[in-house]
Amino acid sequence: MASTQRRSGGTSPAGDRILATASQLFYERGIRATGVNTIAEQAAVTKVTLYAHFGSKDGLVAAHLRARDQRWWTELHEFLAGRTSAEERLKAMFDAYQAWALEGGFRGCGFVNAATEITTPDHPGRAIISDHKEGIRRYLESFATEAGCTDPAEVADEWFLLLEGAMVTAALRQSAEPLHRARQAALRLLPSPSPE
Amino acid sequence: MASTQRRSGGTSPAGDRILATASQLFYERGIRATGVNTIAEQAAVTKVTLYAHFGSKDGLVAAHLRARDQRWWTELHEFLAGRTSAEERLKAMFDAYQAWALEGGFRGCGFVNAATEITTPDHPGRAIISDHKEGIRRYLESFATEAGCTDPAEVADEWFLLLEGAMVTAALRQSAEPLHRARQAALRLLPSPSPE
DNA sequence: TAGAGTACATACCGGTTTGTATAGTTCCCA
DNA sequence: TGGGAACTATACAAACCGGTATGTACTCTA
Repeated sequence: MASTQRRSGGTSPAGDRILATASQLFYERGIRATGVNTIAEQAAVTKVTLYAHFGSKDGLVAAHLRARDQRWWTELHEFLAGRTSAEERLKAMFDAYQAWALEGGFRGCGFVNAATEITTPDHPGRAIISDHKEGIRRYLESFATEAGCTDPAEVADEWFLLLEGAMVTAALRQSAEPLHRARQAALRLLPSPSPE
Repeated sequence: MASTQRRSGGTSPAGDRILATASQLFYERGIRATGVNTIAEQAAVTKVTLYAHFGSKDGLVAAHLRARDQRWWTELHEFLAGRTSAEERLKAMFDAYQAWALEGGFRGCGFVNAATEITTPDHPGRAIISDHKEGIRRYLESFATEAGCTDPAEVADEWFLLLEGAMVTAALRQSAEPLHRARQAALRLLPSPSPE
C-alpha cells in the first residue's frame, strides 16, 4: 500500500540514482564500509535492480570511479577556463584543489582513498585510478612545456608530488592550508623563463 | 590431544604475537578487510585472549599504530646515524623512505592508509596518526633550522608535502622513483645558505 | 598449599556481508 | 491487445562480522 508511485522523488532513472548514491557513500564512508544494502535503500531501489545495472559491487565501484574521473575533468576545465598563461593555469590548478578541500565533508582524494582500499591487483578500479593520476600529471606537464621548461616532465613530476602530498595532508589536518603551501612551492620550482 | 605444548614456536608471549600479526595484516590487507578471527587464528591464539589483551578491535588498531610509530622512529634514527650536516640528514630522510618503498609488499604509508579507513573522528587511532605526522614535520623543521633557513617552518612544510606525495605516488605506481624525484625537488627548495 | 594470572577450547550472540531466486507490477510501444 | 522492458517485493543462501559466556588447564608466587 501507499506506493503506487515510481521514482520516489528524483527525476533520474534508477541507474543514475544508484550511481549517484554509491559515489557519495563510497567517498564519505569508504568503499568497504558501504554495503550494497545501504546503497540500494538510500537510492530507493531494490538490490535486484542494483545488480541488474552493475553486475557486482566491484562493477559499481568501477562505475563510480569512472564517473568521478569524468566529473573532475569537467570541473577542472571550467575552473581553468579563461586562464591563458602557463603560470596562471598552474596556479588555478592548485586553486581548484584548494576550493575542493574547502568544501564540507572533504575526505581527501577519492582515487587515492579507493586505491588504499583496493588490495587485489586485478580489480577494474586500479586502471581507472592510475589513468586518472597519469592524466593529471600530463596536464601539469603541458603547463611546464608551455612555460618553456628545459625538462617539463621533471618539473611536472615535482608539481604532481606537491599536489598529492597537499591533498593527503589537507585531509588529515582537515585544512586547506597545505594546498596554499604547495602552490607556493610549485611556483618556486618553476624557473622564471625570461625576466621581462 | 597432540597439544600439550604452549607457545607453538615463537618465544614471545601471546600479546606480542597478536600485535605482530595484526600489524602485518592491517598493513597488508587493510584494517577493515582484516577480521579479528583471522588475526587470532594467524597468531595461534584464541579470540578470548585477544580481547583480554586489547579490549576491542579499535584498541588493537590503536596499539598497532603506536607500535608502528615507535618502530619507524627507531629505524629512522638508525638510518640517520652518522649524518652530521643538515643537508645530509635531509637526503638520508628521503633515502630512508625510498629504502622502505623498495621492500616487498610495500603499500604506502600505513598511517595515511589507516587514516582513510578510520572515518569516526573520535577513534583513538586518529591522534596517533596526527602526532606521528607532526613529529616527522618537526623533524624536518629541525634540519631547516640547522641549515639556517630564514623560515624553517615553511621549508619543512614543503619538504613534508613532497615526502607525502612521493609515498602516495610510489604506492600507486609500485615504484620507488617518486622518492628520488621528491628528494631532488627538496634539495632545490633548500636555499644554499652561504657559498663557502 | 592456596590463589592469582594467563591462556586454553568451545560454543554462542545478533547482525551484516555479497549475491541470487522467484514472482508480481507498471509502463510504453507496436 | 499483447509483449517486453524496467522495476518492485520478498525471501533466502552461506559466509563473515565484532564480541561474549562458560568452563578448564597450567605455572608462578606468596
